[in-house]
Amino acid sequence: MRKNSLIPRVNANCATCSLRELCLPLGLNEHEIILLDKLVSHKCKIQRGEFLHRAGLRFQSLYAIRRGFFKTCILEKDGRQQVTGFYMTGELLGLDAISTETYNCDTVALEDSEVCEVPFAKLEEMSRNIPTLMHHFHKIMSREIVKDHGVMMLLGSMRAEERLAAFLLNLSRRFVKRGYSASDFILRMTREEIGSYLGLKFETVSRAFSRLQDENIISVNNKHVSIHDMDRLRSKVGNS
Amino acid sequence: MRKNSLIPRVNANCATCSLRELCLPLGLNEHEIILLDKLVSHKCKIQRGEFLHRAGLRFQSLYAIRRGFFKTCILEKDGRQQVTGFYMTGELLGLDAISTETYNCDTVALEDSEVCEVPFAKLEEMSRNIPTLMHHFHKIMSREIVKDHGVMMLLGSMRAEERLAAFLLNLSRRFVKRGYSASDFILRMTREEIGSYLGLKFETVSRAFSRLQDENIISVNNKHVSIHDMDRLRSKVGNS
DNA sequence: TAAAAGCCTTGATTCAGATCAATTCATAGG
DNA sequence: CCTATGAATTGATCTGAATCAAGGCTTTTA
Repeated sequence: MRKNSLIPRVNANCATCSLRELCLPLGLNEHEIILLDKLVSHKCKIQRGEFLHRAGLRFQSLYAIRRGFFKTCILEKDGRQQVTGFYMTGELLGLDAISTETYNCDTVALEDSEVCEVPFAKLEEMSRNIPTLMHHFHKIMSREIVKDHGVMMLLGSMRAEERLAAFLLNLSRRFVKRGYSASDFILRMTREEIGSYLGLKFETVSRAFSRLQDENIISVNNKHVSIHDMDRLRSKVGNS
Repeated sequence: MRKNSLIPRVNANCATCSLRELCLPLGLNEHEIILLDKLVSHKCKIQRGEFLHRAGLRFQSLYAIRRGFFKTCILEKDGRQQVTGFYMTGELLGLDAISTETYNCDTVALEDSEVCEVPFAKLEEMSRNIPTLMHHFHKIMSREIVKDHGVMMLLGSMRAEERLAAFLLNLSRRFVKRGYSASDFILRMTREEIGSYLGLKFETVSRAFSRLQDENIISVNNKHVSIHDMDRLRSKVGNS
């Protein structure tokens, strides 16, 4: 977290958090959750457009998203920017920073958000005594790797429309897990950010949206997306 | 590891292994290394072209590469294949399998190789008592994530020649770490496998090689690559 | 040692997506 | 509330990489 302590903090509380089955505490018993609660002592609010942290800052903590939506991106020296991920509630930010002890990417809130700070050294210390916690943490890291391999597949071998279809299906699945509609949601990111993530220019993203709409598979109204035909959307992926 | 036990096994020995500073034991003291040795009790040889494991097999162990070279790839249902990584000595295979408890990718030896089996449950157990080991393992996983983000950047925003240049520089760096020449090496993979990894067709890879050669930056003779002008090769990356 | 199979290179052509450009639409700020 | 700024759409054109095709080289194996 930035030194700038204008960012408000309040107590976190895993035991009563509705996200606990999506988040770090998965599988812990009552007693263990109380221990974890001591570790995750601070929540902090990040306004839309603000940085949780910038690349280069020294790594201390992971952040679990309690509310809101983030993007992470890396910046090449020549100015090119690549969005490396979009993160929603219950997901962990900062896993890439463990290796270098420095955050490797800029992390920006795409809507008003709130994160729980997880001091990493303490997490490691605690996980020595809570094998379930350790194991689940390993699964979370491994899942990140699997996710990235999926994106590599997408970037390496899919065409524009396929990429967008895969992207929408991925968002949909994650919304469902959180109790939201599978077929009706608001995009938090711009066409340009989607394009960066999918390896496309924003005009191409826009055209791909329009084409899916013309085929009556989805409808798009600016940031509002409705999926009308989930099966045909699915068949767009991996059929080319 | 496959049940098929024709694959020969011999005792491993981290304490005397020349790769130990690249591999899992990094930072451990003499006593701790001896403990780790008990855990990593089996080595096993894999001939060129053979699978270490296939996607779908139940996950039990990570594998540290003692000798040789591997590729990992995932297969889409429509038959498309994507190479997700190339791995050399001292690197860990199987990190992606922790999340699903099933190997997610096919892992194939690209030359005669030897791996050390690391039973994962035992590694977790042991790392409870050896904080250095736990921390280093976390760094290794995190490094994998950072590496994947780099590949996403490459796939998302670089052009063919840039991608190949970045790829060669990456190989070069890894060879140096292992005591080999930075500028002179043998590729273990085909043009098609390079292409799959870089999101290009093999003809494009071949042309990119030829162009770098025409510019006297490298010379290529089939699988043998010599880098003549490291600076110009570097300037190919991130200058477009 | 020859034949076969796979791998690599290079040329010609095509095409998906990038780029350039013009408008419209939405949101934020004065 | 209106204006300004950024976001999105859509069209026209261009281009880098894919595709199609042919031939040479290497490695394997019979």
